[in-house]
Amino acid sequence: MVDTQHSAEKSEERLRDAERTRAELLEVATEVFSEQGYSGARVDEIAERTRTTKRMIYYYFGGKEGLYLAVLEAAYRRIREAEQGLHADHLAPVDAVRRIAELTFDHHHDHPGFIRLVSVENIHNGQHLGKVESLRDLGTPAVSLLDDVLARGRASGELRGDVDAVDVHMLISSYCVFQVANAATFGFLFGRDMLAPDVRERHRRILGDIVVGWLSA
Amino acid sequence: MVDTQHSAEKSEERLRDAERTRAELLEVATEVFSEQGYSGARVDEIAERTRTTKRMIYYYFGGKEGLYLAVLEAAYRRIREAEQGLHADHLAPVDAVRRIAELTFDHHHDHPGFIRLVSVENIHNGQHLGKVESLRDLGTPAVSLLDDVLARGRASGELRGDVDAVDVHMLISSYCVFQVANAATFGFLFGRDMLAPDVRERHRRILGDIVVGWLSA
Amino acid sequence: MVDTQHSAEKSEERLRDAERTRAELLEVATEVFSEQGYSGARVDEIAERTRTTKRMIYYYFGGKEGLYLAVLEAAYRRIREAEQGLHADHLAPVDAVRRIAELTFDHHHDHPGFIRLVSVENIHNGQHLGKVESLRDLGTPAVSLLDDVLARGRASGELRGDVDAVDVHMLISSYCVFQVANAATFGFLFGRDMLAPDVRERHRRILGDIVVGWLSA
Amino acid sequence: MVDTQHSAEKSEERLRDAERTRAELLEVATEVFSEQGYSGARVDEIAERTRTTKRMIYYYFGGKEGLYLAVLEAAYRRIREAEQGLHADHLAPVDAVRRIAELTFDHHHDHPGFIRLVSVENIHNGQHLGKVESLRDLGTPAVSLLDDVLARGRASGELRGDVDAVDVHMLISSYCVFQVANAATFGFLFGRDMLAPDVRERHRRILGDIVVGWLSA
DNA sequence: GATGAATGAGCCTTCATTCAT
DNA sequence: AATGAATGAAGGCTCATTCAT
Repeated sequence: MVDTQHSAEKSEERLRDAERTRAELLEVATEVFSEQGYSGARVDEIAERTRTTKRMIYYYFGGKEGLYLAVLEAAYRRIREAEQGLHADHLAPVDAVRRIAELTFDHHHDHPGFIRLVSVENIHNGQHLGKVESLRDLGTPAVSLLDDVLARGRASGELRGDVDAVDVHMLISSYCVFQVANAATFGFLFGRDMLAPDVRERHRRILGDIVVGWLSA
Repeated sequence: MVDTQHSAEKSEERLRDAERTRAELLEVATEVFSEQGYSGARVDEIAERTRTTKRMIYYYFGGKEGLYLAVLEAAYRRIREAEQGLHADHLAPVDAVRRIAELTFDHHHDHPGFIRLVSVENIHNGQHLGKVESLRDLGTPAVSLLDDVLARGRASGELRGDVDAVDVHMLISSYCVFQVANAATFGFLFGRDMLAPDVRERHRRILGDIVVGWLSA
Repeated sequence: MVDTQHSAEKSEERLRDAERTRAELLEVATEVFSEQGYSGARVDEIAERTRTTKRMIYYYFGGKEGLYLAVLEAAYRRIREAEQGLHADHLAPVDAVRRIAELTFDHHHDHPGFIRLVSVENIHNGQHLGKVESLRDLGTPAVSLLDDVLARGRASGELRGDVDAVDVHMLISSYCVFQVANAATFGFLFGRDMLAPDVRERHRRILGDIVVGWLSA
Repeated sequence: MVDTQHSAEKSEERLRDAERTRAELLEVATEVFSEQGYSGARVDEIAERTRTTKRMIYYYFGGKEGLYLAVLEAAYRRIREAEQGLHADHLAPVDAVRRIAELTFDHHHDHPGFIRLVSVENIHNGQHLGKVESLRDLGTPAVSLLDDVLARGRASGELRGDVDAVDVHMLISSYCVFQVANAATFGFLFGRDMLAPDVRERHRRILGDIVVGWLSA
């Protein structure tokens, strides 16, 4: 009896270890892939930054591509969860729009690894993304939130009614992604440190101004 | 005398050949680097798509990195030349602003290879860009053009006076770069073909609206 | 009592399951080893073609080599049993000799897997065969049958008396093994399909002719 | 002038080195493949037994399979050359037939590596052999020699006229290949050392007897 | 008796680069 | 100026096997 309980515990413990190993691998891989790109990333390096061995990458993910796919999926999933945490129904339409823009802005700044990963994936023409079934219509949450706000604004007459939510989302995304994804080259060419707190703060406000300016009736 | 002339001709011919070889390598390398990224690009593949051999890459550019640097420099130089061709002083400030936005938009759409190259460079934190002396303050032309227009607009009262030209440039760049650089992932997630002519046309108009909306007094 | 009976039944059932599992592994392994050779055979593949797991190979046979040894032993044992089924004492010596040759011929054609296995073992210099105690003087049955016929023939004056039974067996074996073991290369080089029914039939008759021709007084 | 000559010499020297390296690789690979089979052979081991490095295998042969193909081709080519050295037109048909059998016998005994290679290739169903264009109708020489002798014998009435040369070749090949290819297992099962000089001598004579016995009118 | 999880060692291959005229 | 031959170092992956119940 004691033994049974004991092995049950041990078994659970191992499962937890397995899960932890998988998670660690995923975390490190996210870093490495976003730092070096897909081809630049080295399976050896990923393993070395971990407590496990390279062998486990093949055991858990089947190979380098499988690991990359898993990284991609996990990253997008995290984003979706964050987006689902957004709420703006308690705010007036104009404020809500600014709020969404600003929170999206912050979210991008706070997750540069994800943004870089998206860049990497785009370099490869999104060929991997298409393979991950679970990522089909992942875009919906963010857009439907905007959709609601735009509808409220149109009803109240505070926001113009001829703008598509996806277009608004694209404007916000463009601006936010650029901050992070092109920080290096834009910063170099125009001598502007995109990540400096005061710069970030100004850019954040500007984005709000632009979006509100565009959508206000 | 005849001989001298003869060898002078031969020498010139050779130089022209050399120049052609260099140019061909550069052209092919631009393609390959922008398609596969820095690490993903294969020196062998670049050479194979050329009439020369791999050895010439080392002869002319010193190595893979040297070739990439040369590609980067040539690409940025071409962009600058294009920007210097922009003229808007014959237009009213509001029209000029829209014009600049739209031409920038077209320019990005028409040079996806360059945009991808910039993405690649950002993946590597712009570490190569910084090495190319000749690219210091390459940003100036585009911004000074905007600066002029903003000044004219402020003077005439048609444009607001509290906006920085670099911020305007960043807004335009963000939007335009996103169109090309993130076409794959955004297209996948929102089922929108960013390169389709009608979509492109709508996005182009929207950008103009946003910029004009933001800057109008 | 009921319980004891119950567990006895269960135990038997389990043994039967165990035997079935062992047998299945052996059967599949015979196929795989004869198709791919010793090194070419994959423990994973053998297990996958089975209802059990790879782990069982280690449980029942100790490892890849143990499994191979078991395959070898089982294969040779089956052959011996087949040879013991041969009877020729009711035939006249000359007919008996032809009969043995033809039956051996058929047996080889009908068990290509075994012949291939022998090839595999020879590639490895018979190093495994020597380890299987139970296979010592496995050759006896076939040869002693020939011995009897040769003795009868010598006595009756129908067969020459200066030929060793092992030499006869070797001639027959050579010819029969070659049909199967070298079908691919010989067939390729001479454009002859060794396994086609009519070719097989002719070869069979030729073998009989050769053996009878050699041994006839 | 001196320099030119000097570099011409050096260049030739290098080519000779290259040729030697290639040849050495081929020789060692022939050994290793025939000893361990295709899958069992290790690229590392082949390289280690050489003065060059593993890298050269890829440089010269493209990979493991390319090396194996080259080994196969070279081996068969050598055999063909040996067969073309056979001459029997100065002997009476019966003697010629025995001569061919005996020389073939010796040739097999003296080139066990080749025989083993053929076994290896048959384990893989001759799938590589078929890829080597240059080995199409390689069988011809040996058979046409036999064809001539058989024709002479038929004309003189010394040999029977109803036997196909390929069938004769197959008989001889079967017997000779078996000596070498199955030496291990046959030797083990019947306690006979196939490679012992006296055994070899007896087998040689027996083959001659069998062939002559079969073909004599 | 039976098993899922984990793994060390080694495999084949490819990369960017240099040698030697 | 131009080049064919050669190569060291590392890369991704797969093998048979053992651990720990």
